Order: sequence, then structure tokens, then C-alpha cells
Amino acid sequence: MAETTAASPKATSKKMRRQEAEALILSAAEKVFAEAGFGGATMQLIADVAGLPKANLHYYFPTKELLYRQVVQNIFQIWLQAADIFDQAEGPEEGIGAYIDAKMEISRRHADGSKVWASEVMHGAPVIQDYLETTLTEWTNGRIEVIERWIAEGRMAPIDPRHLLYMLWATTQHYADFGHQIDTLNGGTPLDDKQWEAAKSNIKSIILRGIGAIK
Amino acid sequence: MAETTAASPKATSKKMRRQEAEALILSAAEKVFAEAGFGGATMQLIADVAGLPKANLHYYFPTKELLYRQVVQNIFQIWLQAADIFDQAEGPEEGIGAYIDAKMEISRRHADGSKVWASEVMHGAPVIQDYLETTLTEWTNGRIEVIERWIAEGRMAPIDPRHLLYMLWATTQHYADFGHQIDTLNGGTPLDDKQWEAAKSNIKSIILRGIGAIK
DNA sequence: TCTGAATTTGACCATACGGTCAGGATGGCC
DNA sequence: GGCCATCCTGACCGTATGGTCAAATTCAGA
Repeated sequence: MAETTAASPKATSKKMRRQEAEALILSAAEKVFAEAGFGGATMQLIADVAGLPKANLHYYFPTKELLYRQVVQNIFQIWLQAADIFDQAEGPEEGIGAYIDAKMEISRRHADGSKVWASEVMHGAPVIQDYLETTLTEWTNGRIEVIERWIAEGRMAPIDPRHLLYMLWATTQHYADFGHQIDTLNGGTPLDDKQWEAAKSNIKSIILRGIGAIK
Repeated sequence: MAETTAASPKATSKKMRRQEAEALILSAAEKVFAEAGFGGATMQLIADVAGLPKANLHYYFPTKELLYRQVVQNIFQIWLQAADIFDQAEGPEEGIGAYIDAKMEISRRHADGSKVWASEVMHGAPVIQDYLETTLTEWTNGRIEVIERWIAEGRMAPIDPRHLLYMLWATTQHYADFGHQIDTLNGGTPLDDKQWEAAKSNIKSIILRGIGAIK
């Protein structure tokens, strides 16, 4: 709001305004797609949330599917970034522990995006199937190698890396996708800072102990 | 009204046909809702899958929402049934192990229902919020008591029962909700019997060891 | 100040949707 | 057979949706 009259004269260039408009629409779209699903979301509602006329949405994103695709790709990028932490680690305790922290942070900060991603995969990945087959497959195989090396080095128990990864994804993603259920069981209020820390701590404790990475 | 033929073993009585028709519709609806979500599903498509005229659906289920509500309630019942195993157990290894087996079986046999349930919760539980607040809350609190007793008895490590339950739900549910992703990472083919056994075995191994229920 | 490209928008359109209804078919029971 | 409740269904309706378009507005650069 207060940014419209920013000090920089380049603050509201044509290009800048386009980026801002697209970001505004994408943000609104992410929220609406998360709450209603692709089929239940309407361009009118997204427009209302963004505070723009519906026709303006179609100027930046010609079709609903194109807008949706962009939202899904955005969250996939964030999802993948958490991977870096895995590689930089020197062992399972540090690597997997940090990965859990990173993915829990994503679940908290990008809950809507996580839901859109979950919804997309649940419905058969109609628009990002190619990502699953290429990027995600490569990423997964790379991580499997790392885990297998840790196992070979005797730094953790010989479990199937695939199912460990699924457990990591499932558990962390659950706090976003099923956040409403968790909130309800928490007396109707979202988890506070302390409870999020407890969640991370418990998950790390169980999994790291479970794979023999800590005593 | 139709009590007169209560004991009759007729194969295709009026009552029987009604039950069969409703079951047929519910089955088709579960599939379509799972694939398209509530908003994306259409009564016409459900009718096509069921092999019935659309108007016939509205005879048995007046509105789309009523049909959807029934589908969600059905899967919730199955979901809750797995709970019994928890109570009958005499310790964490048996109880939690059997619970994982039961929930994995649900993910495999009722993948569509699981997806509908996930979708419902993800979108804020618009039609089963009362279930979350009553039945699910009671069930959860009961199970928390059991786990706390196990902890007090020194049969498992002192972890937060809530987050353990979330992990159990998340991990098992993941094999249904993200089944498409898992299949893709499995080379495009569904998990076979052996792989499902491996999944269950790995999950039990990590979690039971992680909570100190087994060495 | 003028110009042209980028942007904004209300009005509009074809379609698909959930739901209705009247009338016909079916089948159990006397 | 005759009756009646139950069941079935093609045709229909009002509405909401994704998308279009031409006219109006904005604004950087000459």
C-alpha cells in the first residue's frame, strides 16, 4: 500500500507494474485454488480476492488453466529448494534433520501452495505430470544415492530410502494439507510458535531415532 | 411401510434394488469426487460412470452436496473402524503396528475414499466439521490416553502422542493421496504386493524404533 | 504536447451446470 | 387382472462460468 510512492523513481515502471500485478493475481489464485480446488475455484472469486476486474485477470493469464499451472510451478520450485539442505549435510542426523525443519517451514509459510500441490497430485497431476517424471524423479534418485551411502557407511540403519523419503514428505506436508484438522484438534486455534517447535522436535526425534541416526 | 417382506429371501426385492442402486451411485460418486474434487465433479459424469441417467441420481440423492456428504461419511466410518485395533492391543508394538497395517490396507483398498476425505479436510471440512469436533476429537483423546499410559509404564519413549498420531495418519494416508506420485516414481506402475509389504514393514520399523517400542 | 503501445474494464456470449418435473414403466400384493 | 407405490427418464429451466471484445485510459519516450 505505502509502496506506491516509494523513493525510487523506477518503483512503478511499466515492467514493475506488470510483475506486481502478476504477483498479486498469483497470490490470490493460490489462496482460492487452495480453498476450493481447481474445479471449485472461479476466476471471478480470484479477481475479487485480488481486487481486480475479472477481465483484467484474463489480460495477464489468458485462461484459468494457465494461471493454475503457474501457481503449481511456483510451489514446486519452493518445494525443490528445500532439497539443497540435504546435499550440504555431512551425515543423516544433520541432513534429514535440517530437511524436516525446512519442509515444516514450507508447510507453515506456504500452506496454500502446499495444498494446491497436494490437490494437483491427488487428482493425477494433470498439468505437472512431466515434472514428476523428470525433475522429481531425478531429485529423488539423487537423494536415494545419498541415503544409501549413509547406510553403507554405517551411519544409519538399512531402511529403504524410498519409503523414508515418502515418510518425510507425508509427515511434513500433513501439517499444511491437514492443518484444518490439526487446528480443530488443537481446540480450534492454529499451532503457535512453541507448538510448531514441538512438532518439528517430535518428528525429528522419532524419525532420526527410527532410522538409527541418533541414540 | 415395507416391513411385510422383512424375512423374505428374495434376491431382487424393492428394498434390495434401492440398496444396490444407492451403492452403485455411491461407488461412482466416490471415484469421480476423488478424481475431480467436489467442485470439479459433475452429476452428469457420476451418472455416466454409474451407467444411469442423471435424473435418476437426483431421485436417490436430491442434491450433489447430499451425495457428497454420504461419500465422506462412508469413508469416515471405515477410517474409524481401524481404531478398534488400537484398543485391543496390550502394548505399543502390537497396537501401533497393527494400526499401521490397518491404515495402509485402507489406503490400498479405499484409495478413492481416502482422497475424498483428504480433499474435504484440505478445503476446511465444509460438510463434516461437526465430525471433527465431536467424534474425531473424542477418538483422538481416547488414543492419547492409551499412549500416555504406555509411556507412563515405560513401554515407549516420552513423545507427544498428538504428533505421533499425526505422523501415523500422514504416513499411511500418503500412500493413497499421493499414490499417483509414488506410482510415477515407481516407474509408472502401482506398487505390487511385495512393495506394499515393504512399505508397511519400513514404516513400522522406523516408527516403532523411533518411539522406543522396539530395539 | 503528441503518439502509440500497454493496460484496464464493463458489457457481452456460448456453454455447461445443478436441479425440476410430468408422464411413463415396473412390480409386488389383493 | 387391477391397483398403487415406487422407480425411471427425456426434456426443460435459471443461473453461473470461462472467456471475448472493443472502447476507454494510462504513460514512457520523442
